[in-house]
Amino acid sequence: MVNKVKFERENVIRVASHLFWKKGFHATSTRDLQDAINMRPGSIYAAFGSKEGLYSESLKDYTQQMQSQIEGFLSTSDTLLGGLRAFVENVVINNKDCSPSAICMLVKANSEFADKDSSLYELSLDLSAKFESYLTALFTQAIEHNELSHKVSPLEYARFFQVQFTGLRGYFNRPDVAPLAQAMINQMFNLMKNL
Amino acid sequence: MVNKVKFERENVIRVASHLFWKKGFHATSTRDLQDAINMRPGSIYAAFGSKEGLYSESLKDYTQQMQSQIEGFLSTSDTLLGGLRAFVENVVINNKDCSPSAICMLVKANSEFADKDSSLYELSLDLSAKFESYLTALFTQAIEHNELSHKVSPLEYARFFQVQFTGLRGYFNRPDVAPLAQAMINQMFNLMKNL
DNA sequence: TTTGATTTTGAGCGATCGTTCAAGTTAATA
DNA sequence: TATTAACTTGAACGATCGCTCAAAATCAAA
Repeated sequence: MVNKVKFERENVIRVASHLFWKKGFHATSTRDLQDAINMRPGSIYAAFGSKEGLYSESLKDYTQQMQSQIEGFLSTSDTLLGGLRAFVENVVINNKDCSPSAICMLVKANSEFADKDSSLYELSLDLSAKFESYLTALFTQAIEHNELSHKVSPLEYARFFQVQFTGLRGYFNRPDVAPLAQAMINQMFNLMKNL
Repeated sequence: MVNKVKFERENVIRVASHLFWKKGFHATSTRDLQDAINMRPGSIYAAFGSKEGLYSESLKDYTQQMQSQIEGFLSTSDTLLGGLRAFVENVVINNKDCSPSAICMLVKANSEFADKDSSLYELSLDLSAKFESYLTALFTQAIEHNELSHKVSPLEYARFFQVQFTGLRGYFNRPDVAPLAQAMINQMFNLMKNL
């Protein structure tokens, strides 16, 4: 049963990812991880090599999950912008309970690993760059479909999206401002259409 | 010499603040702090009570410093918006060398303390709210001086500023995109004027 | 110069950290 | 059923953590 092993590995990574996302790398102990994923140290180290190794797999899985989520919203939406908007609304507004943090795990990772030579810092840069490429491809399509102006490049849209999205998620990590979320998402997409 | 004691205390807090800002709370050990501020454990604990106590003082000092910086730019600028812009440019563009991180220490704090009952999490919320009030007061003046439209409330401008500023700082924590900073700051202020 | 209050020192405490590995368990093959 | 290779277990290692406190150093007042 090759698939069964893979499934359980992915499941373990997903649980670890949520814990790392919530608490951060340094505040998550290997004992925390043992309890969360129900594995003993020997098994964890046989499977992932180190705490860093497990975090690395977790961060990769996080970005993949995020892209899968976007794909899901795109497939049930008439327009690319509608799908993107549904994704943003889901992350910022609806996900309060099941999501460990409003803040993107990539942003957390990028801010947590101050040492620029750290391999986890470099991983966070690499995954961020790849996500920007993914967004750029999406906006290329959106422009081709005349959902957005030809006068702004796909990359500029991608950068704008990232800045707005990161800013909003940071702002709505504060619990008290939640009622404002929808209005500010509307503002974000209105601004993007009129860039 | 009452003042001398106070000066050294503030100096110590400033150094600690830079270390905490760079590495985060959990990744900064008390040994790191001892070396950085040149104090032995007994003195540190006599002065600040705990690692949390020193962090708390550091975070308060950080926000105060940020507001002082804004005041400085405002005092050498003809307009409020010009002062704010100079401040943003300084943080995002010029501060690469002397600043421990592009990302705001308040945002880092807010994202690092996942436990909502943590006193440091609550402190980060409290200081963020106070900074928003400070910005709101600034934008109230800017509207009165006809630098911005009366049709948008000062609080809305403050929120917009915070989201943009946080988003930009997160984006420019990546080293490779630095050349784009000025253009994106221009965009931010153009968008704000046309809200 | 002596006194006494205050501050500084750093060895070292118990707890917890990331990690290892010998021993035990499991499951497929012969 | 016996064999064997792969996986799991958890006690325990050395390092480091946040922090304490008795002893030494400091300095203003007497």
